[in-house]
Amino acid sequence: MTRSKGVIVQSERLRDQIYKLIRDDLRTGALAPGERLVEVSLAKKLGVSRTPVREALFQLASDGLLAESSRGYMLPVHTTEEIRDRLEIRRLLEPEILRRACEEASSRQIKSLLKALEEEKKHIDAEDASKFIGANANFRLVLLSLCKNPLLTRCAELYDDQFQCFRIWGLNEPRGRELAVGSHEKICNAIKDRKPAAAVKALQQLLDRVELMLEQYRDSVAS
Amino acid sequence: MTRSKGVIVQSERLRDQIYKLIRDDLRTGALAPGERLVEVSLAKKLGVSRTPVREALFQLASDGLLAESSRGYMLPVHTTEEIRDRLEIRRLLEPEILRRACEEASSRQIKSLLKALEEEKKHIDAEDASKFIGANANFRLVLLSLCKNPLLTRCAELYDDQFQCFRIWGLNEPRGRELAVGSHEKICNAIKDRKPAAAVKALQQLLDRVELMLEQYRDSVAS
DNA sequence: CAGGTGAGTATTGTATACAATATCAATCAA
DNA sequence: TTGATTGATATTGTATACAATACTCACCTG
Repeated sequence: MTRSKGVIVQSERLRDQIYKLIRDDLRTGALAPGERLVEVSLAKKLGVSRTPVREALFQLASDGLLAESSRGYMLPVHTTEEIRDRLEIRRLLEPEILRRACEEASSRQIKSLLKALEEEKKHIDAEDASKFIGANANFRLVLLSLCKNPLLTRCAELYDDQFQCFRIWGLNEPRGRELAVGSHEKICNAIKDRKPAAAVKALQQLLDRVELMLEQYRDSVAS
Repeated sequence: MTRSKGVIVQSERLRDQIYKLIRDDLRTGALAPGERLVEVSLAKKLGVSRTPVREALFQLASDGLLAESSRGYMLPVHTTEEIRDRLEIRRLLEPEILRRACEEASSRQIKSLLKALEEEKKHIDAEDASKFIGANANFRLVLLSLCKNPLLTRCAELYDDQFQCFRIWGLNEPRGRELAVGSHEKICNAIKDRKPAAAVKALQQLLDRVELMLEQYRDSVAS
């Protein structure tokens, strides 16, 4: 049992490591929408057997992060309707997280949120889009973890990640990045000042703008 | 490959069938909180190999419906805090489903909702608690499916089912059943009359009452 | 040239074998 | 009697083998 890289160790269950690995790749845009994920290829690349790979893929699919094709899994390419459904769930969950964040976030957590925002700003003009996308993913991760209901955090992360195929499309354009960073800035400030109403308002404006972009997305996918 | 009963067929993927089978058992209370689920035993009982059983259990666990112990899976026995977390998520999702149900539900769907309610009423005094619990599970399933966002339905079902260990405790007492049926009746009527505000109010009252019962639950678990 | 047909191939679904490890019980010493 | 130690056992984690199936593409026929 030879392992190619140091990424895979034996101490943790292989399937969990592989799950995290792939999910991270999804978040940072290392995998492109529409791409196929094949058990054997992945197993070979990671130097493990099919079994743990299979289980990791299976979990990702049941999390809604991979689409099941007639033959294996692929990165989903959602329709506008599917994205709208996800957006609706985000509208239910994320405002509550922000409200609670304003109450519950420690100053240490807020500091790391601001740091994540800075990191995002730093890469806003990077010619390598994946840099920004990675920083953006990290910011959202920190943001959603600010409430003390771990279940709510996990749930919101899920639907946030299910957004990825649309997000990658949106963040490729400078306009999309500016929208993201601008909104994140407002949200950060509101949380820093412990102003739940302001935070929620900024979030809702962001989601409204995102929803408007769906029309353009529809056209671009149709082509 | 001999199969014991006619429950398992070959046309559908075994793991999916097993998943549904166990999830149904969870919903109807056929499995008791704290009970262990062992791969080999299940596999033997169903007449299949460990692999599909394993994958089904794995998915149930990642859905939060089974707890992972140091050695396999078991039915979760949640603490009051964990239940409160789940309740909070239900408070975010389910009101929206009811609102949308008032707009979107077809008269056919409403009819089947009323039928599910009647079924629940019928078993309210059954000495066999599982009859009522089954009818109750069915009612909730129908109710949550009344909105046209399938993702939202699925998500709500999940957190609703994660409630099971507390629900079974609550529905054993006549008081709990009366609360459930009474609330369901109000909700049904509101939906029938297309009155979203009334439906949401009835639901919130139910959830408030449930939250109050948590204290008693804590004591009963502690003993 | 269009369209169907079939063999070959790629890929998943299930079964089983083997390895690793946590749990349990019995034994022994203090 | 109690606590630690250790061996047996139960159970999962991973690897691999085999079966089933859907896809590809070349070939043949009209």
